[in-house]
Amino acid sequence: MVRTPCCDKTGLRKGTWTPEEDRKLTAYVTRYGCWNWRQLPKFAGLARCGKSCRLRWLNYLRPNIKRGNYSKEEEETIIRLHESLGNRWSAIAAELPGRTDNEVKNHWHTTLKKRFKQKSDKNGAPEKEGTKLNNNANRLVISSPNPPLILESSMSSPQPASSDQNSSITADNNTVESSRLDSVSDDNLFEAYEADSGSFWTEPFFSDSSYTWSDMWAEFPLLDGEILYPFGFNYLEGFNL
DNA sequence: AAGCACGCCAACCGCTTGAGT
DNA sequence: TACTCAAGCGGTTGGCGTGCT
Repeated sequence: MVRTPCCDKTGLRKGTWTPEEDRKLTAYVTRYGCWNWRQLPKFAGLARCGKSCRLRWLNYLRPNIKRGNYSKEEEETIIRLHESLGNRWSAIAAELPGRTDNEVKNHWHTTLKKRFKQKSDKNGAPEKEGTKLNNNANRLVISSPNPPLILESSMSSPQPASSDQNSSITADNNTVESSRLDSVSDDNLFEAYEADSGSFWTEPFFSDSSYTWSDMWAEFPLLDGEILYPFGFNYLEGFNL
């Protein structure tokens, strides 16, 4: 929606995403993960900045995104967590499977805030507004009966439930740490992946084992001229491919 | 039917954080 | 230690949809 669809000075598109752009991004991220958001649009054939791609994926295209009306339980959870955490929307969203921080934030500002304010006014309690009152909440560790569906952590080893623990190759629940990518030289890149990541090449991004490579390729057929090499041509040239 | 006002929410912007060098 | 860069996060913007007059 929103921003006027235009190009900025560098020729990158801004504003509303087209279905074609969505399709390209979904196809690329589903196949290769978000190994580097800055570089990703180049290889996915998108005239967007990485930041825009990331946002679009996380807030809209990602699998398991729950859209539509909020249940009473969800709203109560948001209100309760907002009281304790303040405006830490990502932390709040982590408690609501399928909901994004952006969506939770929007819902708060458009609906719940007013409702909460009315309630507070009735009770004579002042409204608590956000981070200023809850800066120390940054240190809180949330234990959740409903861990977030999207954890950007290693697929093999549990990580703290923080979305910014590392920059990672991400596709839904399964990720490969970019630190691992970085530590691997060109020479042994592929062996390293086969050895270290186990099933990376054969079942890289599927949290649901019933969803296979062939399912995905059927769903996202390769486009004419679409570039989908996750490590770019330099890597491939290095291998004399 | 037309114009207006307002709410919703996708997307942008800028700041912060953390990792690497 | 200082610097750079990528990614994450929260605040804000503004077009679209809808209800009201």
